[in-house]
Amino acid sequence: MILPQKSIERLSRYRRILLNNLEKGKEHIYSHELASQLHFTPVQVRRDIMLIGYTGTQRKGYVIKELIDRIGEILDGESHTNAIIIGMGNLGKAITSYFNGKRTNIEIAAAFDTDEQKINRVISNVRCYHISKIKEKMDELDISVAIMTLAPEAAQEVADQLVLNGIKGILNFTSIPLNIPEHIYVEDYDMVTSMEKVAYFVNHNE
Amino acid sequence: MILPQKSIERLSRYRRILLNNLEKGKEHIYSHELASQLHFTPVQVRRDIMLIGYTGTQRKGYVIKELIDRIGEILDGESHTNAIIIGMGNLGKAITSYFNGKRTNIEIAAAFDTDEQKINRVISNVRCYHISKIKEKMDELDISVAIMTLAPEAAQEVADQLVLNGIKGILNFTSIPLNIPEHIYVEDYDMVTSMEKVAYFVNHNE
DNA sequence: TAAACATTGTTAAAAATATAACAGTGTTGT
DNA sequence: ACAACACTGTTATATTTTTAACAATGTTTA
Repeated sequence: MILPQKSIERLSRYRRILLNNLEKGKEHIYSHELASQLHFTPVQVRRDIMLIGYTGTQRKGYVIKELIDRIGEILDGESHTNAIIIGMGNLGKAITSYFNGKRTNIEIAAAFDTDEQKINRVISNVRCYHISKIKEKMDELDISVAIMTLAPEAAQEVADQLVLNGIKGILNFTSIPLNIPEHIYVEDYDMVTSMEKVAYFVNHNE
Repeated sequence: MILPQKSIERLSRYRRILLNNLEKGKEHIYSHELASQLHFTPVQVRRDIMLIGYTGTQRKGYVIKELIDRIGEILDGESHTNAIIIGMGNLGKAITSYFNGKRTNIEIAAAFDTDEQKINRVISNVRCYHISKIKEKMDELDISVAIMTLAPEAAQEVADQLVLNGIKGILNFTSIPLNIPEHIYVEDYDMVTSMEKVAYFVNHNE
């Protein structure tokens, strides 16, 4: 099934909200409830849910439990994804601890750094190795995704290694864009850009 | 001037790359160079630059210095934006240190936390106050944007306070969506969603 | 100097995404 | 039982965003 990128993103958001509501003991949810909690529109919600072939019950909305499962089938598929995080500074730590406890089928299986202080320590439940161990660990742990949270100076060099060892996807928090072959999926996130965007729209609305 | 949201984001990225190239002593840059460094297309670059009314020199590309200035006029306008960061955990620290040294017209002017250990300390060049001081500091420092990097449990409560004190924009890294009046610009970023997206496309391409 | 070239700038077309409109349908209330 | 209702599901339309096509033009080269 081919789903729009944007729908994929929203599905992930839906799931989080749904889990949240489930915890609170809620069993059903209307499209407009989901929408308002996420600042989407109800139509958009219904459309996305249509696209994944789930159908709710009339007048009662969607069965939260079922919808979570259906989203899981789409987003997670069969596969459990093993990731590594490269650079265990503040951002690296933030992300790993962020993932702990979140019920996803993605696991951060190892971390890498160059700081001797961190090597072989377990930080946020993830063991940290020296960056020279990347190849070894990637093979051992069947890693497909890397999260780059290291200093920009070293980023390209590490990226090259990852590519060499068969990485399939990269989530890049480094401020510089990486030079990576086409067939590898790269998602860049740049905090400064987010910030500048907020500032722009704040200063341009009246 | 009304610019597409997407163009705004890209302009921010261009500027970063341009600064980068300027540092290296480069004076001119072609649309295709900019594009390849960012994984955009040359046409897109040219179109964005057209939209902001800058025009390059034929056969030599764009004058980096001039283009940076023009982007600055668009993105920054007159205004210097003062921001606060709420929650000085790993993510809060990562973001503040990320901003230091980046030449933007956005300044993180204060941080807030509840941890007594952090109160009144200067972390990444930003002084940290107890969260009860928000109102006081917002007035004093003329704050328009808040970055939320605190635990989700407390997020809504703090958000309400920010709204009450006239915040204009929020960059929300909390995993829960905030209930905020329409007229305030909110940008949500969710790391788990980014991660799930990468995993999805990694597991679905062949 | 003139032809070939490489690049920008711009308009037009295509693709992706979001919104609207409304039909279908179980549920509730009378 | 039947009418009014409040939802979902889906098709159609509109908007936004990207991509393509190509005209315009200064630069280089022969």
